Amino acid sequence: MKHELEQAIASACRELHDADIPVVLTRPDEQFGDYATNVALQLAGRLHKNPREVAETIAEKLRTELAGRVQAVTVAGPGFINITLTDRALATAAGQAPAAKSRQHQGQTVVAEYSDANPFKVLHAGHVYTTVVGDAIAMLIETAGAAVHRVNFGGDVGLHVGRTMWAILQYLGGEHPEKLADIPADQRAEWLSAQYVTGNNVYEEDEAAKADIIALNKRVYQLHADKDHSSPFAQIYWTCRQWSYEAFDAFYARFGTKLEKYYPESEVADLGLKTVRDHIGKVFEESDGAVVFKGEPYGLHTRVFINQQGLPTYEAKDVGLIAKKYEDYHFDRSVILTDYEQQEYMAVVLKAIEQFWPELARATTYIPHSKLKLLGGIKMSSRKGNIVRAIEVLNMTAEALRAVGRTPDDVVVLGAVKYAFLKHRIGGDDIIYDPEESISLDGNSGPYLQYAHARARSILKKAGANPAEIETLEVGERSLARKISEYPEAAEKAVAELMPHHICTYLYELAQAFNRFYEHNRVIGNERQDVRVQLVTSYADTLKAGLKLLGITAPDTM
RNA sequence: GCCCGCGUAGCUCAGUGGAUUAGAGCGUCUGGCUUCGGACCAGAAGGCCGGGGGUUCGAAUCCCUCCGCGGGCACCA
Repeated sequence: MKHELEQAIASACRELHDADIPVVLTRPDEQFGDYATNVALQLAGRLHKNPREVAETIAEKLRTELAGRVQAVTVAGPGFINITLTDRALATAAGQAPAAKSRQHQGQTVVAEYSDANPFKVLHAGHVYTTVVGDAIAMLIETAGAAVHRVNFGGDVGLHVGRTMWAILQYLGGEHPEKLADIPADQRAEWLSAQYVTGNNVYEEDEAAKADIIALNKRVYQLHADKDHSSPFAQIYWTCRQWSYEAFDAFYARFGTKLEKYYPESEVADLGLKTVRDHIGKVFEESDGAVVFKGEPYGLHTRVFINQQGLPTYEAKDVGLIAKKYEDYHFDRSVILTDYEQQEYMAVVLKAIEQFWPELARATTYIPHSKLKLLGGIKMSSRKGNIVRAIEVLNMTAEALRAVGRTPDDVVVLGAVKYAFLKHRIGGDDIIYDPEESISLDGNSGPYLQYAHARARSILKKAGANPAEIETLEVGERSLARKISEYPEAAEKAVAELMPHHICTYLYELAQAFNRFYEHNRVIGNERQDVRVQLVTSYADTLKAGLKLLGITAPDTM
């Protein structure tokens, strides 16, 4: 319906005023109508005419063109054109709303990289945030018609591995892979995290250990170069790397998502190294024994791609990664999500890549996101021991539910966590997560929407279905139908901007609209039961579809 | 120092060029209803949209400038 209106307005502008202008339809205050446009204000400036007069000519034309579908076309304020649909047209739009799908990515292949957990490191609260947001973005693109491949990039080589390996060797009392068998399967993730923290602290405090760690780091690179899977050192390394990936799989599964591929640094390092070397002199240059890209001409800064020891830094690995992703998927678009600390790092890497692979740089969308802070402003860093682990975020939320006398289950816990993260605009100020607020049963929360859905389903279950053709709507019914009909627009906007929070804002408004309706309009037993059941069905379906886009389950009972 | 991001109600956040009155939630206060699952509804108080200047018929939104907070600025990611 929206599209149809836009076309009618555009052609009216063309025929009456010989002007081609982009038509933007907005949703005005309900008192003004269902749709509004400011084309007359734009045209008036260009034609040096009175905006209200211009608006009146367009409105008159729309009244005849759209007869039967619009109830009123009026001119208001400085020259807005307000359009009110007929009840039947509005009811139809509401009925179609839940099934609406964007086509913005129709037929595309998209690679979405997010979460980026590192093997030999611990999953912290920040990973929960990037996983939830990344998955929501992946789903937005997926529902808009793309084949989405979710991938992860993590460091299985590099200093942090040296640190963890150092602690592992200490624990095992040397290179004794057989002793790994003593660690129970269900404690592996835990144990690995502890080794990471130990190695990390030692690196900061003990010079001798620091030297050992640097040597171990080189050994790990060598082990990849030699494709060594059999030496005792190699056995320990590969086993522990595998344990890390298993831990990630379990974690993502709990969130209802699956990362299709873990790109380890070791698989992209060589390609990155080679690519950077191939462009020395043209794109990169040598400086102090390292290979760098000078960003200053582009308003950026200089970064090292190959260090003095000849090893690739993350910069070079990101170069290899983009090539590998393209080789694997031939993507139309590559979306990369990281926190904003890496924003300028990414800008430099993408600028360097643009110099030799312009089409890959252009096909890349980088999204910097905010960082997560728990209430109280604890800063999370896995470098130190004082991290908040990923699992703790879920435990805290479950605890908050218990505190209000509810038995925590993952549907509600994850609904609460996901919604609390997703309702904020991506990339704004840091996200403050308050577990108590997230499970709050009233207010703008995941569980509130889940409950709203369950309640509507309960009504429908009692009423039974009896499809009706809706001809007219009473005032309360009309408000609800109007809100339901806005869903496709909210989803479209979320897809266009890759901003899931638009869905949250909309769904909450929708639930409020329903509660207002529900307060004064009985469904079961009312003479308009059939019409109202129809509306409640559309409402519940829309709520469910919207929550699904966010990765949140909408249970029928709770 | 240079570059980037952010600054909206006591708190947590939407709104990023349009409509007399800048919106929600939480918290505070007042009233209603006890249901079709009240995890509700109606209302009040609370904002010079960080300060100042400019562009525009119109600015929380765009531009300039200052202040505050956060981040980045070569071999960590």
